Amino acid sequence: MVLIKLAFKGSNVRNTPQVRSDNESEISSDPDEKMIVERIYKAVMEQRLAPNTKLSEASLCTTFGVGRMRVRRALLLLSSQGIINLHSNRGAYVACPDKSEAKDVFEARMLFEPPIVKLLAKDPSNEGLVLLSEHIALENAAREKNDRTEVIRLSGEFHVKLAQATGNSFVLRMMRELVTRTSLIVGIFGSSDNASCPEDEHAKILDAIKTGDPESAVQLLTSHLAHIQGGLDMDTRMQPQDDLASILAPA
Amino acid sequence: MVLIKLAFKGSNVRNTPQVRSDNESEISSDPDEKMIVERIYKAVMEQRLAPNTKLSEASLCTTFGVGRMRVRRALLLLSSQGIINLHSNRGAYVACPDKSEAKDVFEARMLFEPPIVKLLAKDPSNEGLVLLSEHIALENAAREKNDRTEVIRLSGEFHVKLAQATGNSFVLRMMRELVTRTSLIVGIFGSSDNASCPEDEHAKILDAIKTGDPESAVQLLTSHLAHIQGGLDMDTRMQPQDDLASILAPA
DNA sequence: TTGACAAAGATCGTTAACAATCATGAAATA
DNA sequence: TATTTCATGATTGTTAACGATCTTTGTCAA
Repeated sequence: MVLIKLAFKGSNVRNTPQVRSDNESEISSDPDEKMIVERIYKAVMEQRLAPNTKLSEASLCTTFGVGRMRVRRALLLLSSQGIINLHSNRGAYVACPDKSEAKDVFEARMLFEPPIVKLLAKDPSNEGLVLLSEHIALENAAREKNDRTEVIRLSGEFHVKLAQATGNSFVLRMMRELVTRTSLIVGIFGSSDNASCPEDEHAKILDAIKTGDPESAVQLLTSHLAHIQGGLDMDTRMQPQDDLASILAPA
Repeated sequence: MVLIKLAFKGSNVRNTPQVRSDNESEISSDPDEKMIVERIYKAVMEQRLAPNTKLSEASLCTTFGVGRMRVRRALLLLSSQGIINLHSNRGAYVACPDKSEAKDVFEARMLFEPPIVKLLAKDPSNEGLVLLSEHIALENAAREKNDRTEVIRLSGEFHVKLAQATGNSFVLRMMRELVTRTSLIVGIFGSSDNASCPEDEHAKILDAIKTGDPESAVQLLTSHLAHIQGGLDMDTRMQPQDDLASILAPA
């Protein structure tokens, strides 16, 4: 499979001439690199990769079937997003936020998310809101199927899509970072699945937005965040799982 | 010079044992890389490096006296922060935000900065506020000396220190990104020095915070941001300067 | 003169080998 | 037996050479 890819890339046909599309405001234009980053990012988001898990270059090379350089660049990108930590001459480890960082993340979300929902509630005709309704349907479906990782992922993604509905790329980018870090923190300090089952809080928030009630929306959001934060057990930390990366198999 | 450095690094004395200090929540633990990123970052912030300026690997290698690998990693980090854009097989260019991005940045700042100053105004005893007073003194000094680049840098850094005063690392990180992008935008669309001379608006904002008047502080801040945005000329763009990088000389 | 085409040069992407560092475990000593 | 020391193996950091792609320049023909 990999060989096919490389053959395509090395062939003389210019099927994908990588035309200079400056609109691509993406981090990396390389599909391989992006894929590696996405896979690890997703595994962290879904709490399948526990904090402090070591990501050795060799294992990543074999699992992804790419050279060391790609893996190295992907790790650097992940570290710049705070998803992993690079230790000199010691390797890459999944980030493990401490209590102080956890406090900062929730404080930042308490500060930044209210303006977002307030803005959305002031324009309930926003077309991005239909995506949120669909999203909540997905959440319910995953919850009924007891698909734990999917519930966790969708639960965080709701807030990302909330930011996405503003149509502002920077708002989206920042909410992504905050949600990712929140996911890590819930993975570390989360007592059982308490924090990952917000019942129908998301639906309530969306309803308040759609009915054009900013105050209620903000109120529901803040209590939702407080609920998540309150569900954390700040004293017992999860162990760093040490298995190899068969976790990163499918898309 | 380079050889001396390498000799130090390769020597057997463990003068800097690079002890695993996990508190270092920094992007890169490598001093060289950090230095390169900082130098380019600063040059962009001070608008000495114009948008669309090409940053070839070779020139950066010679100016910084490091190998190609370090330069490559630094460029990747800068691109992940949106400061430069990497084009496949074509090199690295200083980012050049368009009108749409400019709109998004100011919209995001209008959304996120008010909660910050509101928070600060609710606790005027905050010790971080003394740094802001000192900062305004620096701004005035630089303005009297007609030190253009310094004025630009300090003008942006005021908002960063505003975020820093919250003591929240994520708030700081996000404001850094927004201010950096703002600096780029002002460099592109800024008509003359209109946007970089906020008179004493910063001082007024700080006063409102210190007197514990959140409403006034927010009001002053929003009008300040609107003032900057209004000073932009969205139709005439700066040319990409094409000189080599003697711009990156001193610290 | 202008346009297209081709070759040369420059720049970036990739790979593989080497060097340096860290982790592991055995052996020796107290 | 516990502890230290040292040697071995594994992993990361670095370099240099090679290959691919793009840009530029020069030539030829219309």
